[in-house]
Amino acid sequence: MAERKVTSLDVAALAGVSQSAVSRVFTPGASVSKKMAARVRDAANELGYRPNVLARSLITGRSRIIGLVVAYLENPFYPDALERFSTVLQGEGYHILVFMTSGAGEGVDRVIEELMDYQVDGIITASVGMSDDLASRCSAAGIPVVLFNRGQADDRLAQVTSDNIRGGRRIAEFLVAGGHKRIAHVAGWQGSSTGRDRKDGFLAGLDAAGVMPVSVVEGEYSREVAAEATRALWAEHKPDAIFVGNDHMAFGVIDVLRHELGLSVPGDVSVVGYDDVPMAGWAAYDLTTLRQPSGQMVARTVEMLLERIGSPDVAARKEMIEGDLILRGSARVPEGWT
Amino acid sequence: MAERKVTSLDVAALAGVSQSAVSRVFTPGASVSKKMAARVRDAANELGYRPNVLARSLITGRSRIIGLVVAYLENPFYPDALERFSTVLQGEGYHILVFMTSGAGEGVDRVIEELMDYQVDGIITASVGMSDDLASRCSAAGIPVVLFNRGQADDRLAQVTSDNIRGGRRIAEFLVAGGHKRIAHVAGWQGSSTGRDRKDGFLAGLDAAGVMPVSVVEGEYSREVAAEATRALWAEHKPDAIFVGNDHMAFGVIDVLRHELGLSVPGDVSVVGYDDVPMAGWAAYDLTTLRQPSGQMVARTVEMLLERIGSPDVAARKEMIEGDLILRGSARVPEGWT
DNA sequence: GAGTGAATTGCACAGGTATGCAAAAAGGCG
DNA sequence: CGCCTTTTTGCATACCTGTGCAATTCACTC
Repeated sequence: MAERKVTSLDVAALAGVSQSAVSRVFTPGASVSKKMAARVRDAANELGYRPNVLARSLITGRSRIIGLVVAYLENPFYPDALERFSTVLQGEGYHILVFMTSGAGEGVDRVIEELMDYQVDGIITASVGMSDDLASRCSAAGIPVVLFNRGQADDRLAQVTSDNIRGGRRIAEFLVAGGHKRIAHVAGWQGSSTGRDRKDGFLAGLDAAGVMPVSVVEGEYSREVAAEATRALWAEHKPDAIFVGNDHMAFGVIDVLRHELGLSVPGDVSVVGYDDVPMAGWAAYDLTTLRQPSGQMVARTVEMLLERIGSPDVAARKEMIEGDLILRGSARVPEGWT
Repeated sequence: MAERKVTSLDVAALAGVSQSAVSRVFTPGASVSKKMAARVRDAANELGYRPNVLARSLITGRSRIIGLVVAYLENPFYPDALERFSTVLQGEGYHILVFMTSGAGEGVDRVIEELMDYQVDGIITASVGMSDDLASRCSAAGIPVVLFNRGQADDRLAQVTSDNIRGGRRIAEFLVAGGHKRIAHVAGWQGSSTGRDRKDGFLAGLDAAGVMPVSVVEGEYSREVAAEATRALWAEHKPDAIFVGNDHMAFGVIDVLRHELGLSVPGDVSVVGYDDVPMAGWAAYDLTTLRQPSGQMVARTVEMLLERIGSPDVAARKEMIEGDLILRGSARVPEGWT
């Protein structure tokens, strides 16, 4: 029942040529005559032969596999990015081996070791960091790593983020210009660079305008935690504007404000998010938010990764992509705001 | 700069034993003495050795890679399933190679051929079918395939779905019992079994109650198409209830009804979806919907796949998982409905 | 047709691991 | 200690392909 796998030797035998000839026909840029190519292709088609990528990578040293580590797909920003990564990389002849890691720290390192067992050509981590020890092991093994939407000081790690500090600052300016007096922040996870940078930028922006926030609480990038924080926030401070650390939490915040507390957004409270996930444009939320241009971020990440796969001595770069504030209906727009 | 990869031979040399000994230490169930194991492990740790999965799979014939083909991640049902798949399979020592295929037909086959080049141990297709020709090639190559959330007549293909016909029928009964008189259906893509089955079950249920639908239109599982269909539907038929082929479209339908047409859901129109994605429970939509128990479906899919990887002669089964109607606030609930 | 250079082909080996088989070591028993 | 059984170890090979090298063929020119 279980048929034997058809190998290049079988094709060679049928076509009456050597195995190397078959290999060359399937290796772009190798030296083969038209006649030979035709004969081999005919034989290959007849037998249904396709080169074994694993055996090939054993000898070339490249697997054409990219490892992608991602913590959670609940926030729609990441499925969106995953879909883009997969499409772009497929176009370049690479494929994605996905590793989920619940939680940060410990688990991430174990998962990346498993990844290296597969001889991946490169690693992309979405919203996760890694230990210094592991970073140096990757670098020693010649496996380039790019952090997507996450910053880390280590020089061996490349990274692509948006300018989160500037984004946070811009949102502060926007809310202040809108005449809000009681401004609060439901921050992203403070264990992440994005969460810290957005908060720092936001507070710096408020400070520059001489405004003190009424409250800053942690939302941990979790919808539930953010929702709970919102209840407490309202009970205690009655803010008239909330900057939420990402869209995913912002939806939870809006739901609590509208449907539990019976408030109007933006009538009673303005809400601003961060990311501009597709859902932010849906009428139910119509969320004003700072866009992270995920298409550009993905494209740049892949470029950097492939460049370093091609020439391993290229230094790891850290890049920021600029994003705009997208004005929608969840926050009062200052008059004359451009 | 680029250090040489450390192999089992290096470890063997350092430990003063043969390469086969090293191999046996890293092969569960092989015959090794405690002393030998200890010496080898010490040497391996010192050099940072880990077995090369690709070389291993070349000889064992198993790659411990599962190919996952998925059409689009926009519908949150699929990221959710992907996350579950990855977690469950990681627990079993497998990993997922992801392939996106935009659109159906042509592209799917090409993608699955690429997948087979990686010598995957099994294939899961989420919301995608495949050609008969390719199905027989997979079966000939001994690669088990399980269709997730998609049915196809082919006997060589296993599949896991929910009981979509029964689900559709149940929704019909629910809407009729609710006293709705002008019932419409925005159907899922009719090229898919789920789209057809839900529609057929729904129409059969209406028919059994002696009710004619005022309109049945195609939504193609696209938010935009469904939204457009809703505008036309309202203009022409003014339905008082709409069954939408999945939750993802239902959100678009509700947005149009509420925010473009100024209608009340469920006051003017009841809306029922299908899937029960996490978002369906969010207050903004609070969607009544038929749950597809994705945890169970994923678990069953993996079980079937692993079983067939273990013993290739097991016949492909077709399974249905039952799901409940989840009552929420987007549709009028009949009095005394259980 | 001989001679030249270029293009094509085959040979042999390498890449890192698992495993059957035979040899060696260890253990048990009288 | 000698014999036999069981366990452990090493040797050699196979898995499937890509590629350097040498041999062969081809295409031209004089």
